[in-house]
Amino acid sequence: MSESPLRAPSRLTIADVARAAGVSRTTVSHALNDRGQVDPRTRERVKQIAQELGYRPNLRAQRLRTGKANSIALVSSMPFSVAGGPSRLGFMMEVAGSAMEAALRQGLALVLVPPLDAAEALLDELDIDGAVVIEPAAHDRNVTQLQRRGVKVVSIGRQPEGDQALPYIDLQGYETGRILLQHLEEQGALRTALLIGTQPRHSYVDMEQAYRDFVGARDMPVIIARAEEAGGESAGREACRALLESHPGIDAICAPVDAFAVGVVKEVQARGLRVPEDIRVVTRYDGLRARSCQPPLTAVNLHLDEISALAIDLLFEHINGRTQRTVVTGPKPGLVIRASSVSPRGN
Amino acid sequence: MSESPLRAPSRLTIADVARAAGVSRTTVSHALNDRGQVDPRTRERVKQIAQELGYRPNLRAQRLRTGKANSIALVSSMPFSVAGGPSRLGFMMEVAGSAMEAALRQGLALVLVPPLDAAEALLDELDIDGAVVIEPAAHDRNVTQLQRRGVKVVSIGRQPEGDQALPYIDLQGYETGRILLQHLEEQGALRTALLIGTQPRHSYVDMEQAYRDFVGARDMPVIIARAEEAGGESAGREACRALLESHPGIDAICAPVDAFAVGVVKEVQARGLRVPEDIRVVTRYDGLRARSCQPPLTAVNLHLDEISALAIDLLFEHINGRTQRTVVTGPKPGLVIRASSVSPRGN
DNA sequence: AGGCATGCATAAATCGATTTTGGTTGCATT
DNA sequence: AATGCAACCAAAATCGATTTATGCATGCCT
Repeated sequence: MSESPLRAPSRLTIADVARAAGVSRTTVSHALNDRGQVDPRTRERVKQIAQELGYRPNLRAQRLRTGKANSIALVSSMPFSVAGGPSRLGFMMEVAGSAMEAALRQGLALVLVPPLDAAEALLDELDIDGAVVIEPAAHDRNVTQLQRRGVKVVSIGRQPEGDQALPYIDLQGYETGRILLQHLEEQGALRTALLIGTQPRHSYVDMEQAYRDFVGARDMPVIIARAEEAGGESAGREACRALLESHPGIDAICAPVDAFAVGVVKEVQARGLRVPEDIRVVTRYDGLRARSCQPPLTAVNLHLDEISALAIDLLFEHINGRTQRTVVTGPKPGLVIRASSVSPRGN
Repeated sequence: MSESPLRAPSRLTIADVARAAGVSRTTVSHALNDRGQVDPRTRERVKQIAQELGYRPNLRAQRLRTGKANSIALVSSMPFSVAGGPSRLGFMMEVAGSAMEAALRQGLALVLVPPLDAAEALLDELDIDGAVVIEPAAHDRNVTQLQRRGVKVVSIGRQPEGDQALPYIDLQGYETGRILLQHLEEQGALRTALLIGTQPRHSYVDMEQAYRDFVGARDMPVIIARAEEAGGESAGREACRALLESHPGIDAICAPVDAFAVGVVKEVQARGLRVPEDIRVVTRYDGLRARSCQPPLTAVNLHLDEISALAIDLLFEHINGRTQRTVVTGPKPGLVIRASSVSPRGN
């Protein structure tokens, strides 16, 4: 209840406390930070007085001296057209939602960096001592730029061919693929096609591997298409058109990029075919896009809340230089079954 | 393409540039910031050299000296149970998505502040010079705390009974209410109930006013219930139960809090009634919750992307002290019709 | 008594910029 | 030639903390 008597915005400096306590600035600093040699009684008295005065250290001064920013950034590397649209950076925002909590628990502020192209210049205007990058492509510009500045970086999802291996949280892309493909098989799919992005992301590599292993073990045909992430829904749609024309027998499409998957559904329906009766469709990220698609898309629960917290913790350890951990594996992905892959009655 | 030759993490100081250019630190500072009296040729040469060396000013030093943080916070005041759950802070995150872009355009970093109760202590560990608060309740702790620190604050949605009026972006709560109620009427509703939260938020005030005006003009009964935001879905459900029991004739419920609306739908269905045939349900925020409800909820497009950008701009003006603008009105809300209020065939 | 730790507190240096103040120079005016 | 006035540049103060180096008692030991 002690009504703080200060009106001026945090005008108090360490000198004021020192004067009030009748000691030097040094002693105040030592007392408050539990450092140096200070008589326990003096220490307590100083703390008391600082408390009463409502003293708060000036963060900017502290940072200049200590060289720490106490803040980290969350960076998306997806092109805007995929990230934007109806879900407006859904993936990143879902991560941000739990990451900000985890960050604040560590005493770190979380700053958001949108996937602007122009962001490059602004990226090193940021006073941060670490960054979490979401699914970086190989040789991601943001990543190298940050690392050159000496900012610690960890990624959610492994970076392919990283110049120097980035510590990362494993998203278990192979397992994710396996789960989706197996589900499609259980729903009766005999010819499943894979539609992935052109950029060198690790989740595609994993997905492709899972796909090849899967169809290889079953003597199914290998049908893989690629589309530009930047093309968003329409790129997915276009790729779907090409797929259906060149491989009429397709009865399922696995499109890990949600924007592509929505495009696929639209194209299928536009051709007078039905989802899921004629073509089953599944995607990876279970976000707004997947859920508000008609029919809603079967997807995977990646447990992004836990993943984000793990990422923050890992980054924190690396910033404080007290870890060699370079891979952290999160919870197993779980299937979220929706109407896009399951026929209304029976299977 | 000029490959930056520096490897050490931004070790260069203004002194290095000064030495290289053969001038004083002062002149370098003046030259780079287009300040003071410097020979245009010197100025250009200094800039050139700084560029070549890859000099970047130390942000912490700059901030200590200038007293500006160049960052702002986005603060949610909703209790976690409403904000969390399946949509995981949907409203806040949607705002964050566009706000971060707008912020970076102004050269501001956007930091996220989760609705932790414990956040109070951490809130003034943040080095920010402004904050956007989302729909603050009257006498919101965060708001007063920030203002006392001298941090500029603007809100998205007006703060009720603000001690000193907060500049805000008008969410047009009255208009939102009118749109929803009119839609329900058009769908044949004769007895619409209103379910709002107990906390003193302006959107409730507006909504209630719109409701009273609406039913008053039509000789419909006034049926208003309130539930604790902190109770989330189950509170909404409980309130719905009470409503249906005390007013059996209800044929529509307007529940602006999406968590409440979902609770309402569940309760209605649990009682063997149908949505929308027996009870029409509408909500305000068109987020994940509204869309993944079964049936999906009719809601309102608040144009949060534009709203957020307006908020950032307004805050920016206030930080730079060059505005008296205290209210900014965004785009008109628009109805998003979904199955929760429209019967499958005919109306 | 001389010598040596030891405990406590302070003065001064430091972080890297910006801003204030002051001092040269060159040129025009009387 | 003396004065004034810009224009240009630099030294030093400043921002508010942390860290280092130093000083001064006091107590203990031989």
